[in-house]
Amino acid sequence: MTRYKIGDVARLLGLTTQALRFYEQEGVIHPLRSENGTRYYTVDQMVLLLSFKKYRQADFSVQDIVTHFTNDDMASLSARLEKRRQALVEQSRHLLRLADAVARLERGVAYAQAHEGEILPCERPPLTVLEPPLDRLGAATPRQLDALRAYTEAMPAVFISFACDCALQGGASFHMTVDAPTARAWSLPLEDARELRCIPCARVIRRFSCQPWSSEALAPLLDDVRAQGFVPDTQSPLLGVHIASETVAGKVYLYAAVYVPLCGAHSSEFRQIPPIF
Amino acid sequence: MTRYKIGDVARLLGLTTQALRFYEQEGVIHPLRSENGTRYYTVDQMVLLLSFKKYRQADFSVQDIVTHFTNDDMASLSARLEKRRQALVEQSRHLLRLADAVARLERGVAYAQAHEGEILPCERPPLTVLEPPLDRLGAATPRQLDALRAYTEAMPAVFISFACDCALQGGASFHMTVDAPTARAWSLPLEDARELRCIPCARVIRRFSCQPWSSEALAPLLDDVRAQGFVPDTQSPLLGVHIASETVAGKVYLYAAVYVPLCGAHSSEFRQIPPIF
DNA sequence: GGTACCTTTACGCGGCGTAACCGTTT
DNA sequence: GAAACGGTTACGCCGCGTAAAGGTAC
Repeated sequence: MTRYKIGDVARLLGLTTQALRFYEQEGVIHPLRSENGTRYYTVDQMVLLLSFKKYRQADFSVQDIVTHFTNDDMASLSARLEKRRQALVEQSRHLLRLADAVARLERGVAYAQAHEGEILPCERPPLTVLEPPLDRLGAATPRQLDALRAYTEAMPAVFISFACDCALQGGASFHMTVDAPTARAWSLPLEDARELRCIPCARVIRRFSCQPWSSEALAPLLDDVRAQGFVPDTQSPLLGVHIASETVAGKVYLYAAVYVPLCGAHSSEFRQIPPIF
Repeated sequence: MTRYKIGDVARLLGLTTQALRFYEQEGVIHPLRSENGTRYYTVDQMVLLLSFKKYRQADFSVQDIVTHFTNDDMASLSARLEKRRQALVEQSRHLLRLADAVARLERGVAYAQAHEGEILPCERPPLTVLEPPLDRLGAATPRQLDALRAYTEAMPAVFISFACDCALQGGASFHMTVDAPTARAWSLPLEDARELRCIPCARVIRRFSCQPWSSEALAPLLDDVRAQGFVPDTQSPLLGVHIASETVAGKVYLYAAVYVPLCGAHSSEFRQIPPIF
């Protein structure tokens, strides 16, 4: 009967000797020992190890496979396999979604960099603002908290918006915001969310080194809007939408689209614009 | 300036307090501390954490993200993003391949169980047998070892075959075998492999409780073949191909297709059969 | 006598979760 | 005074990789 030493088995099956010893410790195999302790594997055990390796490569845990191997319920085998296959497919889909999210981030950064400083008269696109604002979390209902959590789970859809008075008398509030298609795609629970009307605005794309809702950041922005001949409506809240955030040398930079509501002076120029993403 | 305590941040961003403390330890954020040590996070830091979380959800290591964040090379940002996106896509593809492999395993098990005991006259499909047999590994060239390694790496393609004289005078040898389409798909290095001719055979699907190349296992199998009126060709080697191996209650069972070469008595019945997988 | 194996024990990694124990605020 | 927060330190998990230190076979 041909016997194999651990190194031969390792080389042949594409494992390592440490892994093989670990598998023994975990109860996968029990190779015979010679008098001086050397492990000897039979061909049967190599077949078992190959089968084991298949499952391991499919990312089953060692213990799962061991219980699967020692379980004598042959009938449930195909059910377990099918379950595992579906889990793999689901994981794969998840990664693809993440890749999409990164692509979205790329597009956002590229768009923001290409359009930085642009001031564009347009209709503000329909946006959903989640309640409560981030600085009043204590007043949130459980349902609202669920929505916020679901939102932050939905990675590709994370936008942070800030809303404040143009005149800044009321101070800024800090909301999570989502556009309607994204909300549908991720089936967010938005019962308590607030829909914002589409109103004529000047959209300003700008990079902020954080705190874009501070008066220091917004006052020159409003000046720029006025310099283009627009008249900001200081009664309606100003809304900033997070496009992408980047961290460079430890400092966070926000690319944001700031929608400055206008008094309808230039209403002829207002038009719908395609969404940024 | 609104400040958030660690619990608020955790609930809002869908993280845990432990994770946040861990991130601080790893240098992701440095929240301010009150006199008694309580961490206070700013909105800036929450934005940073959201950005961080995006990458983390995309399965980048914490340290990778930290170095990415502290790097001040803004220009290479989109290149890095694109690289990560491609890595995600590649991972996703890998998982899909694994899912395919599991599906293949399922099909193999189902096929073997459905056809167990079947004896079918057919042409043996073209198979490639890797050298050396597993019991003569010591004589392998480095190139042959590479091929064997590559083979065991290619999870969906793992078949183990055994070849022996029908009369069992020469004893069994134990080979790795692969079909041509799989070898091409996985671009296995098969320069030293041996191609087997397609010859008329009786294919027997059977479950073995290991050691299918032993005379105890093969003698009744040959009897069954003879009982069907076929005449085994004891000059050509008998070939068994591993379909699936299952381990039940700690004992390994092999589903194998055994190709018993025949003396061309029933040549009119020989036909090509589709591959099992 | 070198070297190529084999053995054992012990520790490290990453990304937190969990537990224990204590202090502060409401 | 109890509950709900906050803090720290320390250990566990998984699947091995990586020493270190020693024994054995060719």
